[in-house]
Amino acid sequence: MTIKDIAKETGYSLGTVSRVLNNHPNVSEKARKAIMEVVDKHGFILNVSAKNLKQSQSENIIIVVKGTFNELFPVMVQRIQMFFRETRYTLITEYVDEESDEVTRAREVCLEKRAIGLIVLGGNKENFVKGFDRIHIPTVLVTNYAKDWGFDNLSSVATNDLEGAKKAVEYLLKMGHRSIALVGGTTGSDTSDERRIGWEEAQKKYGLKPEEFGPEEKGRYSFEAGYKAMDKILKSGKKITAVFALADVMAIGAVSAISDAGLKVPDDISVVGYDGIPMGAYFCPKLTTVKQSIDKICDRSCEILVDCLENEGTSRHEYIPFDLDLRQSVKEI
Amino acid sequence: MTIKDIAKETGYSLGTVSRVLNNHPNVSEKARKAIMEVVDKHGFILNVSAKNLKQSQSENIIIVVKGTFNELFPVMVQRIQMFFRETRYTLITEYVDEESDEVTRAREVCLEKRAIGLIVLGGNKENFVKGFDRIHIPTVLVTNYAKDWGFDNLSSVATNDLEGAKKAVEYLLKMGHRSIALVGGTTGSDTSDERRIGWEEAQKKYGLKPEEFGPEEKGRYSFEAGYKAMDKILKSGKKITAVFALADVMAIGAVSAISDAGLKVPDDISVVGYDGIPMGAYFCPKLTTVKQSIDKICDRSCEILVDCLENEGTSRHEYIPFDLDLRQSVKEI
DNA sequence: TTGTAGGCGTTATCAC
DNA sequence: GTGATAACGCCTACAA
Repeated sequence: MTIKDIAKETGYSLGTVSRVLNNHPNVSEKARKAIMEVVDKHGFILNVSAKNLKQSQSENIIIVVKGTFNELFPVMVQRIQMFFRETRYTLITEYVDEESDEVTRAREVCLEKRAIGLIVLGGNKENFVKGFDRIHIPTVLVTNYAKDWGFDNLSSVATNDLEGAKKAVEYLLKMGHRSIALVGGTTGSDTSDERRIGWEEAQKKYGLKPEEFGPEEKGRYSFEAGYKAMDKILKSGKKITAVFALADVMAIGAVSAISDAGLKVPDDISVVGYDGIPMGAYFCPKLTTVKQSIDKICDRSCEILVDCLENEGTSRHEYIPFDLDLRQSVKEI
Repeated sequence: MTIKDIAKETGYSLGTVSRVLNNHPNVSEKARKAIMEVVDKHGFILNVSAKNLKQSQSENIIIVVKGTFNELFPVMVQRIQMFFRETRYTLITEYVDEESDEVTRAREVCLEKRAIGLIVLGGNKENFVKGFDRIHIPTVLVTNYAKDWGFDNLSSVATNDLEGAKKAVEYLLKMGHRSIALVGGTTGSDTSDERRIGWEEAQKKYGLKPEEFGPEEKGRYSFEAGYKAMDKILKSGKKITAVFALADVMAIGAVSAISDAGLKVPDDISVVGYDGIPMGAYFCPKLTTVKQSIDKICDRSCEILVDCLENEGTSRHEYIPFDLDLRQSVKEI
């Protein structure tokens, strides 16, 4: 079943059928009705391949997800998919490893799928600076702030990670803590770098000197890494009263390690996380955390992309507000 | 850049270039080399639209996800995407609401995208029986067992939910519990029906009569619903010593409610979950649960689909083994 | 307002 | 082993 068949059946020509199907003007109401009737009757669907071929472009949007360990990403991908559900765009997801160059891969996939838009989850500046000048379609970087990276087809939507972390650590300081361990972060991740700086700045602001900062233990964002990092700190014998974890999943892992060591949260050690995953509110103790508005971040990202695609909107860079969610895992001392 | 350009530049004809690009026989090694060289030099990529148009079929595989509340699904979708990453197939994800007819929607999307394969996460029998006879491409239903549904283009991969639940509840009974509440389940979900039956059968096996079964409280698979359901049971005043939650997220919600009620797990109430989400191992107390092999379920599903697609494999129905993961949330009484 | 025809990039069927 | 050539289904000038 092709538009030719529809044409034959309605008595109209190919051109008219095509115009109707694409909502073009200059079609009589009568023709439109007659044609749509037959289209509906047969459940006819346009052949996208033929259309794309003719127009030499697709309606594909690529989502590149960097790193499969971040537990937030699957939910974000889902949210983005939901956003585009009723649109004419087709979303194609591509996962790249933590260590690979997401920009180079993104370019390949965009070329291959002849994409018209790109969304990147979890990219880092280095790769963008190196290779993004070869990507020319509207792009939104989610979870990073790319204002100063110098690309005018690149937008970004993120939480202000530095401020979020700073606020969290300031809260711990306000509650009397002066030995605040840092758990988490991988080299090459801008996000964790920012959060780490927030941790530093808060301590400085409260008059601590770098040598007085709490111990640090790196790790990727996972329960297991949080557990291990905390375990290491505990076994090091360094005295701490609080922990700032760069992700909720790490915070939960850390609490688990503290608990296994026979200590209690928040009585012996206070813990603050980052992200605001739903689970945190049901954890025991309920996790105090920096809550990112994941849904809003995703929605804004999509809105901006659509605007760039359809209204020739210019690229934008936005911070989405966060909340410090005070719950039960911090004690005043 | 089209194959025409490649032809011109190499001096060979369109046909030869096409043959090289598609690994067809009857091409001299010399021609193959010369052509590939130019292809690589320009980073030429075949126009999939043209190819699909000509062959009047795509290489699209649709994943239909039913219900956006199941926290397992995003991870499963990701796993499936990873499986197909380096293949020629393009995955397209479609989310449908809990209440809608996933089969009808699946059919629409398959038609629209001219898909050659279909994967359904979380469908239920009723809709399949009603509408699946209109879908003719190889399909794999994940998380349900569809052997007796009578479709020969439908495969399925699942955990034996009845047995899993039964084993979990038997364990509670073995530990001395005789009043075991059931938390969770939505009407119309085959999966939760099966798990519920397992709960019943185990109790029967231990000589309990239906009127002696613990209280039940329905709810969808979420932290919040688990919390609310547990809260309701607690407030009902019914005496229970254990809870079987139909999903780990509900179990965690339930523990949270128990904890908020001033009770302790497992000292006052024992809890068993279902699923084996990573989080369970880091929860306090560590959650005893029926661990499904999510990764294996996904991988087998993909393997079966590929086999049906490429080797004309026949449809199959498989149960993937589960494990009862004994941790800390159950006490012997 | 409607019809006609050319071409988008590829594959497949011939003939050579 | 290779080269022409005719589709595949659609869109879009352009003509009527």
